[in-house]
Amino acid sequence: MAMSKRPARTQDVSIPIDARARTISDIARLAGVSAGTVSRALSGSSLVKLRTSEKIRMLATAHGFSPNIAARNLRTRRTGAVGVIIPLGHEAGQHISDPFFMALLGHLADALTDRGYDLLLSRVLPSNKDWLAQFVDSGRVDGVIIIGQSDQSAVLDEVASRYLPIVVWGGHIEGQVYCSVGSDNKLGGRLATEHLINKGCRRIAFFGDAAAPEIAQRLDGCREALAEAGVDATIDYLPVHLTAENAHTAILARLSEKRIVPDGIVAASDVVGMSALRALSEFGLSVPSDVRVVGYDDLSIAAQTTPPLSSIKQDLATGAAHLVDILFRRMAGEATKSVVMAPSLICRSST
Amino acid sequence: MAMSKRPARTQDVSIPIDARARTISDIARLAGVSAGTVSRALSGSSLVKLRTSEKIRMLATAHGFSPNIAARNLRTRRTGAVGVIIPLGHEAGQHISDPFFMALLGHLADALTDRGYDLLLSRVLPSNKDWLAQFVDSGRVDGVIIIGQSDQSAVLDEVASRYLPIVVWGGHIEGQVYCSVGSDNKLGGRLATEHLINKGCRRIAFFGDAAAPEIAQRLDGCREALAEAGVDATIDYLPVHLTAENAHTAILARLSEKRIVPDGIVAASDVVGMSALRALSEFGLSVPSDVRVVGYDDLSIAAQTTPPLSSIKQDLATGAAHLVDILFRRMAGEATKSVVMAPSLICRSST
DNA sequence: TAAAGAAATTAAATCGATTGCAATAATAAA
DNA sequence: TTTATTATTGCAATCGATTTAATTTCTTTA
Repeated sequence: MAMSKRPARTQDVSIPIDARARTISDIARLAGVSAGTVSRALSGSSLVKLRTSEKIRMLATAHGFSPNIAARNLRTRRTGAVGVIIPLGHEAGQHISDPFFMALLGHLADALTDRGYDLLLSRVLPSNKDWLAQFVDSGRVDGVIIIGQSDQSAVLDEVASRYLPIVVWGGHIEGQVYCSVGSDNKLGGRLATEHLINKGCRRIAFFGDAAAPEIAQRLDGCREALAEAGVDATIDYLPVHLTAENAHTAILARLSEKRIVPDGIVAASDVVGMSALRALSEFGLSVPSDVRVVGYDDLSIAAQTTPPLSSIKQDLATGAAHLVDILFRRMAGEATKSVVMAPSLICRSST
Repeated sequence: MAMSKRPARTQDVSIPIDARARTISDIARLAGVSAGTVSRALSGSSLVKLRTSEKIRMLATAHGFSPNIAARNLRTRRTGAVGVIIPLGHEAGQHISDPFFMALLGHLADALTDRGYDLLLSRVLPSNKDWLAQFVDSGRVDGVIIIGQSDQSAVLDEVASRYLPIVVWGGHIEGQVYCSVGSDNKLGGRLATEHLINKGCRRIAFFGDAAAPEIAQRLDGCREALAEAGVDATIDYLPVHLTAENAHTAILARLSEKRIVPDGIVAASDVVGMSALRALSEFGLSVPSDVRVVGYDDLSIAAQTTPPLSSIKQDLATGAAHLVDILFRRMAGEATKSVVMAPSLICRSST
């Protein structure tokens, strides 16, 4: 089509057309300038004369114009979005709505929104080895946050070795290549156990599935604490899944089957701890007089159980802040080190 | 840098170059065909000869190629992403990590992933009237799901009148323009109340903030049930926020202040119900012998409290399925009607 | 064997915003 | 008034995949 040089008809400026202006050229036409100038004006470039820029901005808001993101992304080679991935490797049953994931996700959403970034949520069942590479290479996001290494640390290492902007929530594993943020799970397990020992517990049980590396580390800490305490204490490890329903059934079964009931329980998560409280109550045992229970994570539900649940607190708010901060530093090309936060014991009535 | 036209060295085909193929033209060059053919081959078009197509696909996987999404989005004028927005209008304190939001979000993530769509999560504090229009017009997503109308139904109506692919989770409000999916909150309130009345409760309390339309409808149902039952029963409305901490404090305060303690409690959510259980226990009242408590939503935590909490179940899985189904129908241009699901009573030991 | 038709492929336009470079307008200095 | 500078603006290339229309290649049939 011709019309290379449009005659500047006055009504274009004075009478707003019915349809909203869709492209930057629409606005350019209305303002009687070129598309480039509009682009610069809307991005606040100082190259544009103030009066021109004001006129353009007025037209833009008047016509409810907002630039096409896909076009901008293509040209600028960035997306303004960060991917948050929850790999459900070892435990397909664990649903995305697990309270811990969700709490962390909430904080991440807040932190990313504050920086003007979108959050692309993706739940992955890692079937092939390529799930992460594919996601990263599709160019949908500027960076990736992975919640929980699950059993995928090999995949994480491989991708992290060539793709910088990636951060993982999880415990620090010996020799990992990728950058992680998490709390010291071994210390957490130790804190819980020492607390129980101090309260006089001698038959301690650990409820949680050590297939996940974080949980395994907590169990380790548990055992270390027992060994160091030097008291005549034993540990009983029951691998229960992290869903409330599973945990409850498994715990009830264990209570009925064992002749010796534990007098202290370290739960691998608050959800498990809550299930334990319920199972104990159904079994006719009272907390904390018969059995003491410590949860893990200190989610908001921990304070609302009856009795309120003592728990090992991981500070998810600062954790999320770290994740986002590190991710942005990596997106800027900086190499960063992993962060290990110290968990702390929150003591409530369950111990 | 120069290197505008790379000479077609033979090893390009046989020996995979170190760097991964970045663009569709890279693959085209390797395969000795044009970019268009590669595009068609990778999208499974029947226009391409089988042998060519196989060769191209092999090269693509061998070089870990995945097409640039931004470019595709620009050309096809669709994004492959759906926006999920949580407007926090009436209750700035209510964090995104509210278990109900998160549970629904989890189901949505599953349903959208199944359809090959991304989920763009956005948390909005509606300060100006334009928050939704801006989001919709930015072209980041093909459709929008809003979780909870909050106090923004005017905004929703306005945008929905010109932008088809939008669905809202929430109760049906008289005269609304937008399409919504939700459960019958009035019926839910009624079910809870009738249940309590049947159990012999006469002094019933409703805990929850009726500023949110959903909650107001539940309270309405509550009152209707009382009126219809014709028994000499009263209701006591305590507006508590939906966060556990707030609810717990407010409920404790109310229990101490009133001379007459309720014998039945309808909680506006499971979180509030849980807080009520704790407050009652701290106050020395036992559930259900002194007071009966019904929660709302029937989240997974409801089954794990002590005692397990009776609750009004909203089926979030089918709710999410409806939301996504309707959204896709609307994205295809179809006009759809709102869905109102029937809630049901799940009876546990708390009543 | 040639012509007609179908199948496979290519070339080039397109999506809409950004940006380096060139061109022009505005201003200051000579 | 002319030239040198600087402040604005326009032009056109670019990002990478998709897709229409045109072209080439291969079959089939007369």
